[in-house]
Amino acid sequence: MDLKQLRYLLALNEHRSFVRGADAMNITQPAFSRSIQNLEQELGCQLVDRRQKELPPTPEGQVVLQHARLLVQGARNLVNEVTQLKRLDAGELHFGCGPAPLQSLVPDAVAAFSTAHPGILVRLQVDNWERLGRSLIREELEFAVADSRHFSNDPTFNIQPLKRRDGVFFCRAGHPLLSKESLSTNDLFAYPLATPLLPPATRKQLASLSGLVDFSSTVQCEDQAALVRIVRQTDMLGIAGEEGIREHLQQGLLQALTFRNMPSNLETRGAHCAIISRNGYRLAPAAQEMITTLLRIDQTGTSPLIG
DNA sequence: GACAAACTCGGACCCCAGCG
DNA sequence: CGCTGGGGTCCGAGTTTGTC
Repeated sequence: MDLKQLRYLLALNEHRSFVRGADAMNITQPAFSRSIQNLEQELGCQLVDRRQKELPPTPEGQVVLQHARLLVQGARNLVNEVTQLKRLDAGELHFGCGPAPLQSLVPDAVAAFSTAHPGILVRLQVDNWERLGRSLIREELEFAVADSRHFSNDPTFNIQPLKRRDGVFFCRAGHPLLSKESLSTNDLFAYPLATPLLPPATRKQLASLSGLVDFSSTVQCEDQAALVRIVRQTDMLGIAGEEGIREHLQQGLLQALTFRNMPSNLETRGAHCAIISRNGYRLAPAAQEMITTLLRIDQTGTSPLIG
């Protein structure tokens, strides 16, 4: 058994066709087919159900696929790590981030990292926390920058907190609320809210402020750019990280809102960003360097390129 | 039902690295 | 240098599927 056979099996599983799998591996279909057969012969069992058009993996095939993913990824990591031990000028870095840190911290860090190490291919997976967690466990990502509250009770993960980033309430320019001299939380609840998915604790706080049993935003959207567009065209009030809407505030397209009786401990999205990695797993040199860059930018608040 | 297209598989053959 | 084995290509046969 060798890694090539396992790569072919993964390609077959992905493309569900011997022809397309062979194409993806840049070999002819008979060679591809024979390689799968050899693997089956070596393991003494069928790995693919050829009677079905979809070519699903057999139960044995599923087990082999599970190990194949880890072995192929492990081999890739090994090459990466050895290459990067010599010098940080080759190999790949795979990491992930949630929507909130994507607003400025992560792009700034990637820009600084890629300028310093142009030979390293950076692959960034932007996803929700569940999928990021799964990718971390499968060793597809070195680390992720995400909301730590989703990972804090899981011993699988190591959490390195980043600076607190409080969210702000905002509205469009010319919003009726802007004509008032002072705003209270009653004004906040007079308009629908557009927010990212709010943590239960925040919803609870908003519910108690509004006097409702449960609080739910009118629009929930993880894409901050979309959220801003929605707020700019309506009388809705939005919540977002200040960094993400800074340009709109500077251009006068959006206005930040302060409510005089708003509790100072209201937890808004983005406040608990952290670097999440696997416990007991040594990071590749490129990953360590990217984390150092992230922490540096997080502390100074500006990108070395810009600031 | 006939036909064409797509797919999988096996046989024949070639190339190349490793070994004695 | 010749043998051997692994992995590749080319070609054709058999099967399945979709279309008319």
